Amino acid sequence: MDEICAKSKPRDRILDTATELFRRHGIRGIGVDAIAEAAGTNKMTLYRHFGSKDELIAECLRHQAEKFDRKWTAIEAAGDARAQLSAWIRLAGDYLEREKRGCDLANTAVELHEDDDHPARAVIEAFKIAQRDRLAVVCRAAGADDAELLADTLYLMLEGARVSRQSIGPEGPCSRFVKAAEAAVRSAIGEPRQVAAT
Amino acid sequence: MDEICAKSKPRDRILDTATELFRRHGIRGIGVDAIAEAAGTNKMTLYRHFGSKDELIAECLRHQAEKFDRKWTAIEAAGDARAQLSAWIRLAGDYLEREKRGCDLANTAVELHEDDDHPARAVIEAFKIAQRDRLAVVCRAAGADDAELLADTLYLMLEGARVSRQSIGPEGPCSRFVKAAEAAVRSAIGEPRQVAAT
DNA sequence: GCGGGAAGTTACAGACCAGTCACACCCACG
DNA sequence: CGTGGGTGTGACTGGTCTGTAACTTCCCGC
Repeated sequence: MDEICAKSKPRDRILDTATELFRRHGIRGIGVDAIAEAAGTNKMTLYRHFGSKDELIAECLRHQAEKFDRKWTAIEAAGDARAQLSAWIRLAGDYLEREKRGCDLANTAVELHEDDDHPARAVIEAFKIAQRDRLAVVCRAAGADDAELLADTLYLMLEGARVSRQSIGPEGPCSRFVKAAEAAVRSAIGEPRQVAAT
Repeated sequence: MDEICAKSKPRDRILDTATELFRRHGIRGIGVDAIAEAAGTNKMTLYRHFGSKDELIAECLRHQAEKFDRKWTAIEAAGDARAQLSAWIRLAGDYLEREKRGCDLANTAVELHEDDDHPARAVIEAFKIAQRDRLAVVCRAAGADDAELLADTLYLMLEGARVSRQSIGPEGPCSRFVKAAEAAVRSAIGEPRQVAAT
């Protein structure tokens, strides 16, 4: 963990290292000095690239949001809208099995508490709204009776699964997310024409 | 907010004040000194009653868990199992409208991050498992085709709604929780014999 | 009224933190 | 060669935090 990639530029190393350490220790649980050192650089360079710790946090989340956005290309390649819904569920399930911590953006929103002016706030809100709306578009295209309702249901279940993994652990309800989400889709639309999940 | 109740004993005032301040600022966002002062007492008295800040946090959550447990008596008074499910949803919806912050126990789990030895961990895990299992019992009694699946679905949706309120705000998907949860119950069981919700 | 335990007061230790400054360095490009 | 921009270094300010110690004061039951 000393250096994510020795040859990359300091700015990129700081961004990657900070993302990793914020995830592990929380934005209040790690200091800028420790981030800079872990990134194989120093505090001054960090402050020259990002004006403050809060700006660094916001930039990390922007980076994460873009990474999530790119996953939609894989979903859109899954076939028709009904298959895309199954692909979305499968990808979310994979994420739940892989990542011990939940969504960095949601976790940061929790850690921010009453701090409404934090630069990360706008990033989180915009990203979360976009994710839900993108899901709603697929639900509509898949012919759900009430696409908005199905999108809300799936969105809430995923958010819940990610936070539940942190309170109960991986054996709890979050391990049944895929099954529950598929059931919700089936009851709103019906079976997919060609089975997408194994 | 200076003193929650001037005449109560210091221990109770500290507990109530700490619960309130932890909710507002997060467990890392408020110091024991500020808690003691807001409770109309001092740090020494706080440390004499609770051995450490971590123990105080755990005790606050234990307190909160008992408060939630007591709400089940109202749910059980709502009638048969199907009516109890609607009562559970209505109560959760009220909670979402009333409380700006989500569940203190889940939020603390997020704030704890990799700290697996924290005394609050056991409290959170036991409480969350108990809540889900209690919900599953009602789902089974209400005659759900797959009671475990319905319990997971409702539990995940509520957890998601509470965390979503903190990232998107009260206008987002969390405002449609009641509608989505009722739809999930209807699709798993059917209409209640006597309408419980207005 | 008086004794004892609970509560308040003040000060302190030791650690951590965000952010700034002055200065030295290094390397690529002209 | 040399110069300038990006980078490294260490020290520093001023603040916050948990937890402890020694001492005083208050109040309730007897």
